[in-house]
Amino acid sequence: MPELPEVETVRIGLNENTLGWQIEGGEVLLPRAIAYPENSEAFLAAVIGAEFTEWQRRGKYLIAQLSQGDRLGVHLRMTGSLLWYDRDTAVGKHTRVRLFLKEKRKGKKEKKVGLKELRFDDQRTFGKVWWVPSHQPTESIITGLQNLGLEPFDPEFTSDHLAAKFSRTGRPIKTVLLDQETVAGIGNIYADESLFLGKIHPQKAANSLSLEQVISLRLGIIRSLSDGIAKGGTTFSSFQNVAGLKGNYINTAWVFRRTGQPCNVCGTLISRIKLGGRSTHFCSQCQSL
DNA sequence: GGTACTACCTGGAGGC
DNA sequence: TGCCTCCAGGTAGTAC
Repeated sequence: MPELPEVETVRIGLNENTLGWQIEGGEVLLPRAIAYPENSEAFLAAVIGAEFTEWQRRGKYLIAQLSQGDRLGVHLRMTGSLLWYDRDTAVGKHTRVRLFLKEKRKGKKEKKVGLKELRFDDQRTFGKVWWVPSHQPTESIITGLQNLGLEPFDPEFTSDHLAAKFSRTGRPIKTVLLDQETVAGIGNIYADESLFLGKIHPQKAANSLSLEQVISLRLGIIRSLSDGIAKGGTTFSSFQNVAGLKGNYINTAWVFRRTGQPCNVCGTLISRIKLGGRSTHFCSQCQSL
């Protein structure tokens, strides 16, 4: 379940590995993984010849800047991975898109010095890949970017900003945190962890939070996401970084998937409820309603 | 406009 | 062992 820390971990790995590599071919094994253009052939025709110059992240979206001014967008959704392989690595059962790369070195003559492959694997096939032509804004193609909220590490992501967002809705705070228009990048794992760190019950109405609670929640969001990044993300079933390594955050999670286990702070058994159709984990003692 | 619900999808777990 | 059902969850679309 890649959320902001997992996507950021992937972004770092992609910037370490793919820059300066040129796409010389590819293969789309699952056409519906390509969100734009509409068919796989057009997608491959568009990206072949391009070179990766930088990978950026916006919320849970990865966006590659390509040498010709185009962009390549990727959303891993639930089970997607971008993996950096040697070209001769056997194709996996869940491989959806392959991009064949050659390394270019600058000099009098560019010469081929390596053959690698950037592979998009996705077990549940919810992930998407976009190609964005240079003359179009990224948001016009990747429409999910249009209404994204602030990044949690943005200087403008203040308690006042959050309080203003929360004041507009009486929905449960957990549901509001999962809404990408509130904060970009939070998913089910870090919503539960942030609420625990902020000592706020997930069912509490967003517009009923005091300013003190908003301040506490903001710090909880930043802390949980920072810890997640520091530990290379969370792994339950499928997340792995570009090198195929799993994250370690779950080993230190406060509440997520710890139903029935004692709270690390007070010893109360961790509870689990359904909220907005999602599993929600919390400590009934530490988190006040 | 705000909110709640559903579909999408696959593999693992559990029950029989 | 094999079959069936349920569950997991990010996002877009739909209904109210």
